[in-house]
Amino acid sequence: MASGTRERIMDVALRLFGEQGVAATPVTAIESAAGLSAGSGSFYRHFKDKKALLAAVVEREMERVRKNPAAQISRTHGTPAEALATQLLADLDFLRELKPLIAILMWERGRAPEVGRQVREVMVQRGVELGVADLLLTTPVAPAEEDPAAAATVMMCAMVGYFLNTEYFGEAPGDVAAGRFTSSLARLLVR
Amino acid sequence: MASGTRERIMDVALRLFGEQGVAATPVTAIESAAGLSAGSGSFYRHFKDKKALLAAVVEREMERVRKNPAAQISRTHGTPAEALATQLLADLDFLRELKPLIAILMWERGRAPEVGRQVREVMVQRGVELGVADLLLTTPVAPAEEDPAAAATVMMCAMVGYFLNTEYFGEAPGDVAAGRFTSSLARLLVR
DNA sequence: GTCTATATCTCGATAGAC
DNA sequence: GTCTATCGAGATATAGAC
Repeated sequence: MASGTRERIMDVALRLFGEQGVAATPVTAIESAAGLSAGSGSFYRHFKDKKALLAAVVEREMERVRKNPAAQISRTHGTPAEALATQLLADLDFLRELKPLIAILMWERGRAPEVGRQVREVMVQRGVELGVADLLLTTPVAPAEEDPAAAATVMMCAMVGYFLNTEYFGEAPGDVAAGRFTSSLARLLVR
Repeated sequence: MASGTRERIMDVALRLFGEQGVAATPVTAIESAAGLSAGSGSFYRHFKDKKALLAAVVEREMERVRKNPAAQISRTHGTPAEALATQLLADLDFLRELKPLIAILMWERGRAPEVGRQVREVMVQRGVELGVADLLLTTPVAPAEEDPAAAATVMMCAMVGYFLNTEYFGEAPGDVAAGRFTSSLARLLVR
């Protein structure tokens, strides 16, 4: 159990940073939540300071997401619209995996620009940014849209907008569930 | 010039709160930016405390947006898709007007729930949330989409996603400009 | 590795002179 | 209305015993 403490600190820090931001999370609260005595400097036996903890947490989370095997391009069943809808649903799950990182990014935007860069990096790696756009652009059914690149942007923005709305600003707009949302979006895009 | 100071304080507070958040903006920084001596309590001759300043800033901004005459439903020129695109472009401008408020909302989400309520209130008043959805649902051209409510959600999410991407997370995804974005979105929706 | 204790700093807020 | 000066709370980080 010796250095399981370091992992526990990172676990609670990820949660607290995402919930209330780095600046608003005192080291004492992290110690407390990790089962250490609040106010004891025990935290500092594991991390140089709070900045180092943030960097370690972001790095560990990026690594976890990178290695996660899910979200390969799914076998396309049914109509092209259905296949795209399935893929989009999987991408929403991927965004949910990124939620703690994205939350930290939203808090630290401006104060820690490198966090933003890292989040973009992992998103690109996992293909949400361009892979899905490619899927749309190379789908067997011609989109019948005169500006496919703009349509791809619409798709990405709709996905990000839906994700942020549901995860950060309360319920889904119009109470539209995820499956219904992705189906509708897919139909609009490939028809 | 006597109490122009109060206005100057609110001006700089709106900017600083939006840029770095309320908690991360010391009263001393506000005093400094407002031309007062940092560390002097001069701020407190104008506001009871920082919380009162936040409330006053949000209230003044809401009032300003409410009274702004723009963004009436525009006369519909051209095809229904073009009319909708025009309306969406105007709505993007409206979101830009709200930018400082939305920035504060993103920072204070969780710590100041009433800010979220107020932002939603002014958005509903100005019809972005439901008015535009109505525009879509009642547009002369039947959307040919089997689930119009879901399509309206897609529209709203795409708008919010585009706005947040461009204003908060750097450049527009795919370098698609606003007019091109709203045109593509409108074509997808009403065709 | 964790604890108690503490030095140091920053920030919010007040007192009182001008 | 603005200033200098300061108090007190809460946070970062360190020292040293166990």
